[in-house]
Amino acid sequence: MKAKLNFEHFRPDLEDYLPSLSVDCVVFGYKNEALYVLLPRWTGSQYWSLPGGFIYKDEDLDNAAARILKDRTGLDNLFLKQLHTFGRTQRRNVKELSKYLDYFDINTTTQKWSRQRFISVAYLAMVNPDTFVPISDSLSDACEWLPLSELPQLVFDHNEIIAKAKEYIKIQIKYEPIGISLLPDKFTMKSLQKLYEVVLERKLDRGNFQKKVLKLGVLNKHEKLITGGAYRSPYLYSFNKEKYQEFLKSGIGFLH
Amino acid sequence: MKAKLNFEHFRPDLEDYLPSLSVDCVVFGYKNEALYVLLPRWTGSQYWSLPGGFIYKDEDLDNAAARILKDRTGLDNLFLKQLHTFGRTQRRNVKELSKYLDYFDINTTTQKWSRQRFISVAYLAMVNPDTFVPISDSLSDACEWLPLSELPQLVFDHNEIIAKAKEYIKIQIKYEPIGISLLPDKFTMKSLQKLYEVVLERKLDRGNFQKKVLKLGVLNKHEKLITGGAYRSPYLYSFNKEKYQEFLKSGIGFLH
DNA sequence: ACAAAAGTGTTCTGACTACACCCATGG
DNA sequence: CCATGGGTGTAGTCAGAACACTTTTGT
Repeated sequence: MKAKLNFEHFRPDLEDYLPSLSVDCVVFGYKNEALYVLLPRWTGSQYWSLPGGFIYKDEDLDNAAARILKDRTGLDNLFLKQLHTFGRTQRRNVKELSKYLDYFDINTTTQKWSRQRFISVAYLAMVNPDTFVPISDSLSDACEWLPLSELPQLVFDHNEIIAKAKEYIKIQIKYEPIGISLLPDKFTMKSLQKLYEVVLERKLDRGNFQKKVLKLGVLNKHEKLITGGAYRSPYLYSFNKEKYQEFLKSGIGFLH
Repeated sequence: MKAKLNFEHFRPDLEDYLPSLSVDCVVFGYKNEALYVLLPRWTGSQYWSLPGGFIYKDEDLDNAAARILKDRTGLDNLFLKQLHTFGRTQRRNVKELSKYLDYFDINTTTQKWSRQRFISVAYLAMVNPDTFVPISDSLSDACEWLPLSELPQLVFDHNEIIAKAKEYIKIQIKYEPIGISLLPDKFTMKSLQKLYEVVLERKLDRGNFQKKVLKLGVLNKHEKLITGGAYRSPYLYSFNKEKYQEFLKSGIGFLH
């Protein structure tokens, strides 16, 4: 007797979905001075994948991405940015898919659906991992933050998708203080700098970074943090949402 | 008796295509000191649209874009860049589509196919309009360069797609001398500057522009152009492909 | 000679870099 | 009072902006 996998739990009817089309979400988190990616693991396997899903026939693409992310990880209300659409014919490795599907008691309709060729629209989101607990759905028996720098081999072309996302934020961080989503509400200047160093993959000058960021005028200064360390305690900062929006609209970059 | 429209000419069998998915191409051209967009007009109508088409089930997405562009406009060997995927449920105006389809003698299969909801992957290309003659296919009775600044209302969300493309090159031109595809092989510094002014929608200082571009070291200097004008004749320049590639790889921008 | 446009030079400003210096805190 | 790290100042450098000056060429 094969294992049971409840494909239908979040798929009331495969007929309700657009065929050949899927959505995959890259969610970056920042903790322990490193970037992490939120990844579900296929139930009963060692296959990690991006949280993905399908688009309802009467559903806007952007909404589908938000719904899928919520269904599969519990994450809600994130700012999702469309990244790229991946459409190589061979982007899905059918062998590993077969190996996986054969392991379960899945009806032929679902089998056929799963073996389709899919073109996948990738979305990107960023979140502070401390603000929520990842929830795995019926398709995954785990949903975890894996470190970007030492990812395992993921299914299909998902490593490629993540590489694209990494490249994207490396450029984007120069135009918007990405920390607004990745860091806690209040943070020290050092932690913001460290985030930039991790994303840009290079060291930044401490003094210059501080001055440059403060001159943008998008930060609020708060009380000092008591660290208990044998040194001057740092101030805490938070993003001023209004000023931040103005800055974004201006289109001016920083850190060229 | 309804008019005949040969939908099947470039669609050997609708079954060979992925359903619900389409590709639309934005092709920019530069002439008369302005940007133009290459647009076919639906046969027997006043509906202008982007050159678009469908994806074969066994065809890579990027290849589909290139094939579609060639089939529909005759343009070949262009560098196509994926831009964005448009997926609003209401992005296609069904009313105008019906009005159009009813005009022709189209079988019900094709009718049904055409009325599907489509998610469209948009691609972008740039070309010098003097280097080729647009060819209209069986679906269009014209294929013309229309000026970007005074486009008519196009079908579906095609104006929106073009707006996105315009925005994209406005940013991109700061990182790569886009002129390499839009201008003739040999061009004057003034014409290159004009191109930049048109794309960026602002005036640039003549002296500074010249110095900055030359300092990049991606141009070859040629003989002088004899204009017959009552003034000093300008030099002609061309892009040095090798140096240009190096510059692109460096990731350094210019004109911030 | 003059007009028009190409080509080049000069100055000023402002941003970024590198590094130094002082301040606060706890051991 | 010293080690540690936060916060700020300063000098040098470089790139861009504004604009002036010179050169070429046909009328």
